[in-house]
Amino acid sequence: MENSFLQEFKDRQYFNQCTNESDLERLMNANKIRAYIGFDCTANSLHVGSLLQIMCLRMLQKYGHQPIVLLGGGTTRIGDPSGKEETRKILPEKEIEKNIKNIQNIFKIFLKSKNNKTKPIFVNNYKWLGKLNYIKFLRDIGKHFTINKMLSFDSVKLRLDREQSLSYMEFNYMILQAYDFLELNKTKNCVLQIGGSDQWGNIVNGVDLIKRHSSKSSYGLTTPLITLASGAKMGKTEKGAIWLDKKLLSPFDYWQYWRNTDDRDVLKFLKMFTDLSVNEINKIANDNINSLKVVLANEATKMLHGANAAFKAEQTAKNIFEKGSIGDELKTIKIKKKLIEDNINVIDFIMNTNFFSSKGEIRRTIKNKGLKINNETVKDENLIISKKIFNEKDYLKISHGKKNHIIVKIID
RNA sequence: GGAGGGGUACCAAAGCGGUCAAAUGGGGCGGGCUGUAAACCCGUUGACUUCGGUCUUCGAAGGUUCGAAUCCUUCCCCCUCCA
Repeated sequence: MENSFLQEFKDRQYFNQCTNESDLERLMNANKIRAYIGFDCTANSLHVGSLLQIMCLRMLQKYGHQPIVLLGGGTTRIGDPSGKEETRKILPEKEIEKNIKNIQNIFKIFLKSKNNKTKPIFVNNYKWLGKLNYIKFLRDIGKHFTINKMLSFDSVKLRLDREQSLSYMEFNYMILQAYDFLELNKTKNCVLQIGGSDQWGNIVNGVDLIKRHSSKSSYGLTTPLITLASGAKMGKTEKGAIWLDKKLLSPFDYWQYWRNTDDRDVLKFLKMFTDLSVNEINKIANDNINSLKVVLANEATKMLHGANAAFKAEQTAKNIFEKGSIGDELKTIKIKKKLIEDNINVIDFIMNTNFFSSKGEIRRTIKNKGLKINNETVKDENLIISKKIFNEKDYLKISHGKKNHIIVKIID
């Protein structure tokens, strides 16, 4: 079994770089520490792209360390240029505050809060960044940064090399993030910052600043950027981001996302995104790939939406893909009885369900044999929908391709 | 501030007075093969339609013309070079 944080961190392929691995290893074995990860609050929720970071926080708890979750109310007002080709839109302050509240709820699902020694500490850097005094800041903090060095960081260099503009505001981002680390080091005794590999520069700056300003040691640790076997970045699909919020993405769709993982990514994701131990995973590594995908989907969904939701999602998937019947986790649309009594045409009927965005799209789908009603391919776009097609419970299933289904229910 | 180049559909990129709802590639969607995978092959990709057409779209607003993505004017934005 894994016996140290860093060992498991590596076993699960979370490890990318560390500022001083041996010292950090020693420190974390001897003491319980506090470590932080900063999250951007530009969206109303987090998506799968942040999941690895969340898993890191969970692992800190597992080894008795205490995670600090920094919700960047201050830095989000600036916009991190790392890994971005263009200046981001700056959000209105009210929206940022709203985002922070929503995002905080996600952490409350993933992180345990019973144990006082390991429960997450939430901080918002606007609290200290918002009241900085410019002159004082330049004198205390700014003197530790040289422009020469700042220009050498990738986040800056890439922009300059490509001759894309980088505003002075964004240029300051790295100093602010370094200052965050210093602040947390001073007030919360936080000695480690974890982040994605694109944060390396920002993290190193923080470690340096703490050294220069307070003559104390601190550490930085980064995780690799996860790219899918297909080459795409994780977390966003064509249909939209894989949100960690059931209001934005249903547990069934979340389950499906994992179930549809590329073969080549399955073992990696089991290690990264489930609570199964590395040993357990190695034992089942040669099992049928599709059953592994189900394990992955179940474990991942359980963690976010609970065991019951994971179970239901699996049942629904079985019903749809193996039995071809209706699953109760499918999205249900209610439709007025009157509509059916008027001998409505398929196309108009489906338009009423908002399942498609235009009649042309429905026609095209019919033409391409992609539309099914109760598992029967619709061949004629003039088909009339009548009550007979509904089952005894007044349900009807509409399918768009193999993976998109909705239930239509008649109401009075 | 001066001199050039450019803004075309989800993205990239052709078109440069009518045959342009706009080539091509990527992406998306659907079908086939399979395993709810990948790869591959095929179809499709503005809206509405009584399937004859009609309407909206090529940075924005005006104008010329029977007719404009294409020509002219003004404005906005981006890029390159110079100061």
